[in-house]
Amino acid sequence: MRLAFMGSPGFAVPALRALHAAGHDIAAVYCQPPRPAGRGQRETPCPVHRAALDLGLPVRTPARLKRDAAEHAAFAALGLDAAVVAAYGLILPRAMLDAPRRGCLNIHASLLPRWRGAAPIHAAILAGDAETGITIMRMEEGLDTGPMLLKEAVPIFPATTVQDLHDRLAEAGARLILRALAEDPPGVPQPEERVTYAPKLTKEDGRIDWQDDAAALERRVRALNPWPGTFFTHAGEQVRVLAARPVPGAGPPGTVLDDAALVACGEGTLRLTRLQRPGRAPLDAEAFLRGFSLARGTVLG
RNA sequence: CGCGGGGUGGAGCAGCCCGGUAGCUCGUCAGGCUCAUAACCUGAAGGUCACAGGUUCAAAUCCUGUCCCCGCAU
Repeated sequence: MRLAFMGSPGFAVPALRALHAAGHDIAAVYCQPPRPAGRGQRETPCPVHRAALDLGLPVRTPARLKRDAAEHAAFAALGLDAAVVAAYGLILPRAMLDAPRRGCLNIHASLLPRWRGAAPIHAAILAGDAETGITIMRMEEGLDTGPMLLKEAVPIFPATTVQDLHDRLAEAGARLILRALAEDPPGVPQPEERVTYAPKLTKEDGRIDWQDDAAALERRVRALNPWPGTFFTHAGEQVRVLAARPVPGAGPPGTVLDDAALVACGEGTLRLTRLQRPGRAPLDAEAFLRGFSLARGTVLG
C-alpha cells in the first residue's frame, strides 16, 4: 500500500521499520523538525527522522500543519492509500485527515477510551493499572476520539518500568498496524463513559510528596524514569530517586527511619534503593549514603 | 563560543572561597576477639589530588588553557 508515516519519538520507530520491511510503499515520513538538544544544544533530528534517513525514505518536517494550504496540497498529492500516525506531536487538520483513501490510522499506547492524550504509558503505571495496551484507531478531529479497529493488551507487573512497557508497546503497535492495514477491520466507536485523559507530564510531576502512600510513590518512581524523574530536596540539593521499594511500616511522613534510606510516607514506608545527586552518577543506596548523609531522624522536604 | 554540575588511593565523598604534613565512610591485606560472622578491636598497604602551563618560599587549593564525564525549556 502507498503510505505516509507520521511520528517522532522512539516509540514510533518499530512501526516505521515494520511497515518498510513489510514492503509498503512509504511515500513520505513526517516528523518534528530537528531541535537543539543535548550538550552543546546542537540541532538534533528526532529518532523517526534518523530511522527514515537510514531507510532511505523522504522526510518532511513542517513546523505546523494548521492553515498551511501548501502542506495540505503536498500531502494530498502523494496519492495515499492511508497514513499511519504514531506519537507525531502535531494535530492533523481535517483536510489532511480526509486525504488518504482509507484515512489516517493512529497507533495509540493505551486501551482506549482509557488514557486518551499525550502520556498514556506513564498514566497507566501511575494509576496502578494491571494492564494497558495498544489501540489502532481511525483518526478524527477530536483528541484520540476515533473509532477503534484493533486492540492488544499488555500486562503491567509490579516491577514493570516505563521503559520496559514503552518498548513492549512499541513492538505491539508495529505488529497491530500491519494487521490493521492487511485486514481492514470495521471501526467500533469508543464508549464515552469510560473516557479518561493522560495529560502531558511536567517536571513538577516528579516531586515526591511524602504525604502520599508508599505504593503510589513507588509507582511514580517507576513511571517517571528516566523522564522527568522523581526527586526530593534535601541539604539544598535535588536528589533523584531512580528506584525504590515500598515496605510495611509507619512513621511521620518524610522522616528517615533507619541508616539505609528507609523513609516514612503518608501510608507505609519507602526504601530508596538507587539515588543520584545533581551532576553525579546514579548510585545504589549503599554507595550513595557514604557520600551523602541521610541520618536517621532527618525529615525530608 | 547556549546554561549548569563533576573529575581527590579499589568504591562513594570532604577539603578548594581564607594556599603550608592528603582526611572521612567503606573495601583490601595482616593480626586479635568470638562457637561463629558481612559484627567488634588493632595495625598495614594503596593517591603524579584529570592533564599542561603560570603565580608563589610553598598549589588539591589562586590564574590560564586542554581533555573527559553528567544533567537541561520531553
